[in-house]
Amino acid sequence: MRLRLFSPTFFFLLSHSHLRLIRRPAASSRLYAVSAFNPNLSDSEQQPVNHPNLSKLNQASLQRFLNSTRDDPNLALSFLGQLKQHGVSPNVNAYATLVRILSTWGLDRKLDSVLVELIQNEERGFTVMDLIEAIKDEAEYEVLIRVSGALVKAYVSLAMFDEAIDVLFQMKRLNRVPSIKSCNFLMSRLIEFGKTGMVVALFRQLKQLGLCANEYTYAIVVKALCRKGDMEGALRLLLESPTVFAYKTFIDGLCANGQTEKAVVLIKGLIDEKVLAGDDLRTAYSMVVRGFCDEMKTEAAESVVLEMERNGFGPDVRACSAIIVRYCKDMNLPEALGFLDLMLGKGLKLNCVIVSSVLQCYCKMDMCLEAFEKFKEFSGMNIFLDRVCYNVAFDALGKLGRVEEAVKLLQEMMDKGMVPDVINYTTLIDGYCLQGKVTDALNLIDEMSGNGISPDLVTYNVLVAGLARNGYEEEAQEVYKRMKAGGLKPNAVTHNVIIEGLCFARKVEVAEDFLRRLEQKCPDNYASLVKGYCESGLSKKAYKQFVRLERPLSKSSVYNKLFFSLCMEGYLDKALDVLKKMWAYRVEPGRSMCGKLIGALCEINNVREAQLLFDTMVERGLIPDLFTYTIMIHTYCRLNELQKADDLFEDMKQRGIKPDVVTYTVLLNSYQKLDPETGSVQGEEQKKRVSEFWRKFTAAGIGLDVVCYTVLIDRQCKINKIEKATKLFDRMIESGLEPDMVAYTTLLSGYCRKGYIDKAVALVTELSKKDILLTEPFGDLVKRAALKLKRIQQNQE
DNA sequence: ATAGGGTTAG
Repeated sequence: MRLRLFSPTFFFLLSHSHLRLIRRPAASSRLYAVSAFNPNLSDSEQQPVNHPNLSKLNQASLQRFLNSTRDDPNLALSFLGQLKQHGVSPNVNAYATLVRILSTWGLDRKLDSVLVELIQNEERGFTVMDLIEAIKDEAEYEVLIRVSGALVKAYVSLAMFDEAIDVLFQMKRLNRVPSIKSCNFLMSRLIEFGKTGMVVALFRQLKQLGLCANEYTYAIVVKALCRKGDMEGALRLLLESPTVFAYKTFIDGLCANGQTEKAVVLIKGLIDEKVLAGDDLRTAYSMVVRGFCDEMKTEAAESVVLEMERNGFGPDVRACSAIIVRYCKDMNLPEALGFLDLMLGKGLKLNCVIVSSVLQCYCKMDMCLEAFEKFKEFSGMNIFLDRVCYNVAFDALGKLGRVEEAVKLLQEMMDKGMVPDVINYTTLIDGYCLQGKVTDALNLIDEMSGNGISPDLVTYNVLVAGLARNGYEEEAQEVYKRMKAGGLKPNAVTHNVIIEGLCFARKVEVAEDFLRRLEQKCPDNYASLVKGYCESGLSKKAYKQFVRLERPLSKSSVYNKLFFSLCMEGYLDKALDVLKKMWAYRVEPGRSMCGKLIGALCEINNVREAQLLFDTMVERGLIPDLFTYTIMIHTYCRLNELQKADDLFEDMKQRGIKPDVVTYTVLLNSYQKLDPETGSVQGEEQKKRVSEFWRKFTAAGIGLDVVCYTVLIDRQCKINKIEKATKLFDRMIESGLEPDMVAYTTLLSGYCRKGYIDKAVALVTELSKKDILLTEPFGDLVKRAALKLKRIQQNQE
């Protein structure tokens, strides 16, 4: 294709010779431009007084020139471009000519972009209908239909649906029938925008417009009905025009509406009737796979893949992607990778959707380093990685505190010809904010705007959160104002991140003030304040705010935050109150919360309150877990209420909760304690219990750990069986366990107490040889033991 | 013109 540019000389001639077009500085040119070329506008005061016929003359010559480009549409186009560069705006007839030329030449995409630009230019000085009228008079039927179709498309691409529909009805007014193609296009986009009702309404009016629905139209309307959830209506329409296309749309609709099982039945029937086969069948199958994945029925999805295999289909990318994406969303990385591996073995080709999902799964599981490593691995594998994959890598690097590398990666991405989008920039801005580099974040905002991408609501939320969190309160307020001024309406998230961010930066009063002044407050904002208080160590204040609300918190995660903050700061009564309020509000607190509080109560030996909560849990159907049982048992043991400990132990076994090494250690330790009064072994009954525990313990096949060995060694030392103690210690080392400080101390003090000086010395020597492994406290221990030894030896002398 | 993935609100 040839693109001829007009030299500045051309325009110079145009403006200063007989045509007398006026060149103006671009800044002040707009109004002038219209009036100079549009004879319909009577704004004579803007025209030079001594050239009354200028506009007419100009228009005519322009027209003449455009007409002469009839055989060269590119020439016509670049003429238009040059005109605009010189601040000249052509009138309706000029546009009509241009549009006619492009349309007769079939340059649809060029036509589209000219029309889009025209629609967006609010100072064009004529209406779009004027254009149609101007074309109607001269162009043949075909061209008008084509132009109207292009107009519909242009409006649709600008999401101006009412105007697009208006074009269709204007055609009816002109007794022309618009193309069904453009109508289908309009309908498809309407669906994308969720305007399914408009699709159905338009479909009913097709006949009025003189249009005849084709098979695509039916499929599209079936889709619209499915989206609306009107499966019966969709089915009725489908049966009016049962094409393979429409069937596939309907099948997809069933899958999207949680009726995948029905889709499976339908497919079976269609196979029998030989309607579905080959690639169509493959498509239908993968839709079903996706449906099952959405319904969280991964096994069913996998079995469909197997059925596809039986029918001779190799591993389908879409189907396999859907399954892997499902596993990744569930953060089930092993299954995701396992399935991926299996399918790769069967010939599946990796694609960027699978890659990005797997990478994101790593990120979500807090394995950002692995995510980035994997990204690099995939980069070297000759698979196309798109900007979504890159984005996950940006995110991972940002969370690792390595934004600079992410920015370099952005350059690499652009070098490969990809254009970054809002999300890419937003991710990087977030990365900068996470590192507190707000200046860089702000610079990036400028850079993206310079590249023609305007920050969206999420971008602003990220930025404003970063500013607030890092203590830049004024800048945060400034950006907040700027986004409002720019026509972006802040949402609840915006307010929440500001409130939480300011609290995080310990600017609690500023946050309170911000919330107070907020015009549109929502319950969410108060939940954020509660969270913010917790964040800055003000759990009592958070609690007060929560009580003052007198209603459930809108964000359930805040309960956790509030509750655990209260526990951490020791306000157990308030924590308990939060639990009770949760029950009152019918928000299930869950096992971990109750367990946490029981643990905290036990720690301060308030076993009575702990038991009450324990009972409440059970009453409400929450079975305490192994941890909670063990903590309770331990506490009862410590308080010497062995019977209660024993009861709990039986109770947990009855519930099918298997005691572990910790539980047994706790029990053994307390049952084998010596009588504090006499210093001798306690009664026969207890001895029996000890051996009983020991028998069950070993029978359960639970491996002993260092703590458990230590307890046993301690016991042997106390009842004077030093050989047995030594043997236990050796056995512990043989079984591959590394004795810790407590284990050494226990044995050592046993030796010392009972006067086995030689053994003690040997042990200390052994210990000192291990000096590499000795940490500070360990060293102290050796020193203390040596001192103790010395004292004992001195005493003996 | 029939189907997937990514950013904030830890």
